[in-house]
Amino acid sequence: MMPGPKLDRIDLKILAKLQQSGRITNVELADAVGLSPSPCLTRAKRLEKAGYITGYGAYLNLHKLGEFLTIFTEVTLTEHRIGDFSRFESKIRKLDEIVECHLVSGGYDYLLKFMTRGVGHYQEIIEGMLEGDYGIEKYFSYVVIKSPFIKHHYPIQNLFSAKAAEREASDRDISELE
Amino acid sequence: MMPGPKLDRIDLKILAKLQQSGRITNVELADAVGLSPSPCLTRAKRLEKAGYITGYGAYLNLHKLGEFLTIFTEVTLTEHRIGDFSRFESKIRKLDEIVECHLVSGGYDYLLKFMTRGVGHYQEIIEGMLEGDYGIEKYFSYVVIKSPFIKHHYPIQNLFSAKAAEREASDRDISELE
DNA sequence: CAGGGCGCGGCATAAAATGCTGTGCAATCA
DNA sequence: TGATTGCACAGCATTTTATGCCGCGCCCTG
Repeated sequence: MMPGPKLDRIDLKILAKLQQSGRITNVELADAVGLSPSPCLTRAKRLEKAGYITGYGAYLNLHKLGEFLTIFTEVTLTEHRIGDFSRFESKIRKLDEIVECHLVSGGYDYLLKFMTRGVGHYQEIIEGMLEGDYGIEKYFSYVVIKSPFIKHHYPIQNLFSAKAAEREASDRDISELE
Repeated sequence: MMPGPKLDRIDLKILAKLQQSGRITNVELADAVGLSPSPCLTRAKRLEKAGYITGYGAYLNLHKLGEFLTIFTEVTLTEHRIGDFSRFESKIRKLDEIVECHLVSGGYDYLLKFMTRGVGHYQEIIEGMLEGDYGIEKYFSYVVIKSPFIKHHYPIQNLFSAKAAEREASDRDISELE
């Protein structure tokens, strides 16, 4: 999980490209980053093995599959001992409808993201959680009316510029990056 | 955006498989869903064209690329006329570091997800937003300490069972689904 | 029961993935 | 400063995959 220092500019371009075009052909990827297919594939495989790429996926338009309701839920635990957090986490991990779990600092403990078929479905899950031994003191739900955008591409180009600023002197052809 | 009624069980299996293995080979995909490669590819292409699949991407381990700080921000607008929402949305859409935007019902208006290099970086962006004409009355930030899990696979298998319940009578070989 | 349409599997061709080899550049050391 | 070593690249050959075409069987309809 250490920040790996072994990535050069080409590696970052590969990651950025794959992030937004996961099913791109290696030939096209090689062309996009300015390499021939062979070393490009070698690098991509190395990035996968080294854990920089954790997987690939298709983005689905869930609303075409049926009614979907996204809900964010703030959760406060009753107790805050070491085991209380891990117990809560391992329990909710098993619930398919909870697709994100974040431990936050602030007015509550966890922020959860639910993907459900509707409020009834959500209510069923919540009731199961309250009856189960999750250690929940209270919760608050925010129903998503609409999601104007969800970007699947994280801004790693901002890492470029950050790193670039650090080693500005030794590296002068930044401009080709983007 | 209408829920499309033209999907059979095989289509759903293709979607589910691609969702969790976006770079799978068509040959493997065909084998996984029980088709030969030709019709499998035809279906996959059709699902893409019909908009059920909106894209493909690689999932990156951002923490190996450098320090990243995720922050959820609750935003309340000063005014709530029709144009105020769209103006806010179009402005924040241009900020790379805001990767999700949700309009919610409840105590505030928007829930935003930031991916930043740190609190300083976040503060810069927030200050830019407050100085710009975004129409923000107030905001509250929740710094993510850790994210125990983020699932990239949405529970479309729950759609299976939902749909299955609806048309239980006319469709008896549900068991092969999973 | 006959006709028509749709979707399947199989086959052939084009494209891509993948492994191997030789070469050039750069850093290292004498 | 010049020789050596190592690394990463491009090019090529082979295997695998993608993709379009064709004929067959099933189901729906008349």
